[in-house]
Amino acid sequence: MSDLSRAPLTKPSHHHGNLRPALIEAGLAILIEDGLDKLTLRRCAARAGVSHAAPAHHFDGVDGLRAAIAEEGFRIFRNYMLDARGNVGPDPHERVKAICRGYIYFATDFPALFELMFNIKVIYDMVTSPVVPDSALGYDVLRDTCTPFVAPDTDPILVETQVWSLIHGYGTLLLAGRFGGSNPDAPLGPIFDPVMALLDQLTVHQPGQTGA
Amino acid sequence: MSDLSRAPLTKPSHHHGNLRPALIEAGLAILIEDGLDKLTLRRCAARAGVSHAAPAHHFDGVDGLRAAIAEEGFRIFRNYMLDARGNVGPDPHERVKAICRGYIYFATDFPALFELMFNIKVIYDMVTSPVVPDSALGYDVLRDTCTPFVAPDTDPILVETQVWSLIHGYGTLLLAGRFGGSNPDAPLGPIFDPVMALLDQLTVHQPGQTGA
DNA sequence: AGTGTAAACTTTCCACTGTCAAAATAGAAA
DNA sequence: TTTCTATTTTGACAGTGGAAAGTTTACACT
Repeated sequence: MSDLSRAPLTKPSHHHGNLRPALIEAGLAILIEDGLDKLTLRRCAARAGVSHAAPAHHFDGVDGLRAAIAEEGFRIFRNYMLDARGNVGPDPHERVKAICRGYIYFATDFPALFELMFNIKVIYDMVTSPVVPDSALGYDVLRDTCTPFVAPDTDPILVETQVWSLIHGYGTLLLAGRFGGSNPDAPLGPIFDPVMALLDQLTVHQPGQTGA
Repeated sequence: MSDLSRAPLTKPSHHHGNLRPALIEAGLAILIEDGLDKLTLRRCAARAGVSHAAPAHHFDGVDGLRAAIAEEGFRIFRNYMLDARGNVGPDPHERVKAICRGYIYFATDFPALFELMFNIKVIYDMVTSPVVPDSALGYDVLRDTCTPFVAPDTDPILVETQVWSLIHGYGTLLLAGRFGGSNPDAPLGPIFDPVMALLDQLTVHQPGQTGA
């Protein structure tokens, strides 16, 4: 957490000062280095150099800690999709496939974090919470990218769900090892392109967006 | 486990006799009644009326217990798809959508079991194990149902992955509450049909199968 | 019958976990 | 300084998975 500009946003409290982001940072590091099953309140506390009960106070239990880490994960996740989309032209199909690539790059770069984020209980709480905006889930990126394919007088959620389902299911299969072990030469898996070709069937109904 | 015909298959050992299937049964009941986080070696043992170390001995730890329960879950899962497919005609598109319905019916009937089965660690071990056949995962049903759509000179895994990804992603979203709370009138969710319409784009290349 | 062996299961113990209540601490406010 | 409040620590508790050792049972062999 070298972003000092964010520090003043939270009260610069006494003892440790900004323990909350430090704990999230510690949790992310544990996820990346040790895996999901090693993410515990006590290990998180130890890594941040505080007592074992400190994280429970800040996040109201282990579920709260996991939710907070997932929230941070979704920020990274969203940036992965935005970055990938920023590297392609205005063609709507190109843009959809780009966010799919970003999706899978994130999943393979942070498998344990990905698993945490899409744990049914964690994602359920975020999805059904009235205070968590779509942007906190990266869903706004999906929505924007899908608008060209929304047929007149249909709910945008249809196309969005088609795209999201396909890419999320693919990511699950990939992490599950269905396509063999991970290969650095093909981080997206050996059949990403032909599978995503199903999205070529989507029909463009509205002019493509050129925004970032 | 009132199926006495299965008893002779395993050695009718002394103490409890057939404790292994009894423990799996207990685990399934716990999953259904209490949820995934309540599935522990000790609760499972208590429910089966044995000491807490008994399941650890039979399944070589909690991971083994979970794997065994998942395996049983996949049998039920496979039957759900077969049952759904048995209720439609020979049209290939009808058949694909039928197994998708079975897939989602299973997910909503047994959400905790579904979550266990598709836990990355559990499914990874099954998928990469050389001793677990595709039929134990229900994948054979998917393969058979997808064969009419396999284009000449292409790997069947492409179509299979497209279908599986779409339906699994949809199931995840549904359980995550993305489409609102569960509605007994629409157990498949409110947009199942229009989302699955993406599969109408698949082209039939081979004559449809009429087998069950 | 008696013995030995292997397997199933129990008992006991340990390290680790999340949660809770109470105490200590630090900074702000008076 | 004194008081107040939020932060953090300490200590305890029940529950967890796992390992080790002991007990019971079934069975094969003499």
